Amino acid sequence: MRPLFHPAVEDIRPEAILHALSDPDRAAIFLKVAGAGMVEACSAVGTVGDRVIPKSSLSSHFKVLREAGLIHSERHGVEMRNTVRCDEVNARFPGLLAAIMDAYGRCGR
Amino acid sequence: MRPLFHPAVEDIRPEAILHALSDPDRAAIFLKVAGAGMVEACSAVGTVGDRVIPKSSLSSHFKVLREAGLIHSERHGVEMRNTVRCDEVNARFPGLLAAIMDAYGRCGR
DNA sequence: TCCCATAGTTCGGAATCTCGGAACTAACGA
DNA sequence: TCGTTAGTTCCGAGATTCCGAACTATGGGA
Repeated sequence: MRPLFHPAVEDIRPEAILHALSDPDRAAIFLKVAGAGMVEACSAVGTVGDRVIPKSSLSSHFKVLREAGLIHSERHGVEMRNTVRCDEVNARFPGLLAAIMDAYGRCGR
Repeated sequence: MRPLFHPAVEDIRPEAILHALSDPDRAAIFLKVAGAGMVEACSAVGTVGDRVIPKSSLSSHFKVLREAGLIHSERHGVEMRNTVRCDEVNARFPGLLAAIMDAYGRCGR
């Protein structure tokens, strides 16, 4: 289990953020983590809508979000604590996250 | 050559926009069309940075942008006139396009 | 009218990405 | 030490992407 990679703020790329959030499941996961302030990955997220997300898929979704610079993951005992990096992302790309989440918010959900 | 498909404003989906613009080449193309107000596809775009984009790739990039609802394409004689649909997209997802293009702008480009 | 040139689309195959089940690893508790 | 829980890695099947080659549509001569 190799150590988790987190990009530095200045290495966060717009295309990585857009790609990460262009998947509605990942956007929903990101929203859950943001809403909870801090969430344990698999156990707490587990489903999106009424669909169960297999944990291998969940794991890779978290990886994409992490490597895009959107969340920070830290192992705490047996579980993973995930926190959003909104402040850092907002500092680098002001208004981007808000606009994206607002767009998803307007569109059904 | 089947007729070009353009989604109605209310059918434009955030994930499609994010996916379309998560490719830096496509974002650059969109920016060129937006900057020119109206641009002929292949002949006018042709390259991104110093790389030449093959016309089959260009064609599919335009298709992705079009089907995401970001541009409108209309055949005019032998060439294609492309216009951005910023007003419509802005009406549906206020601030989204501006935030995305601003993010790319801050990041080298 | 026929042919050519130009602008774009479609086709097809190789390379890359994605999904998810199965097996594996890490950390804790009894 | 063994079992349980949480998450990662591996890998095969299917979906996407890329780009050259072939094709189609339109307009302009001769």
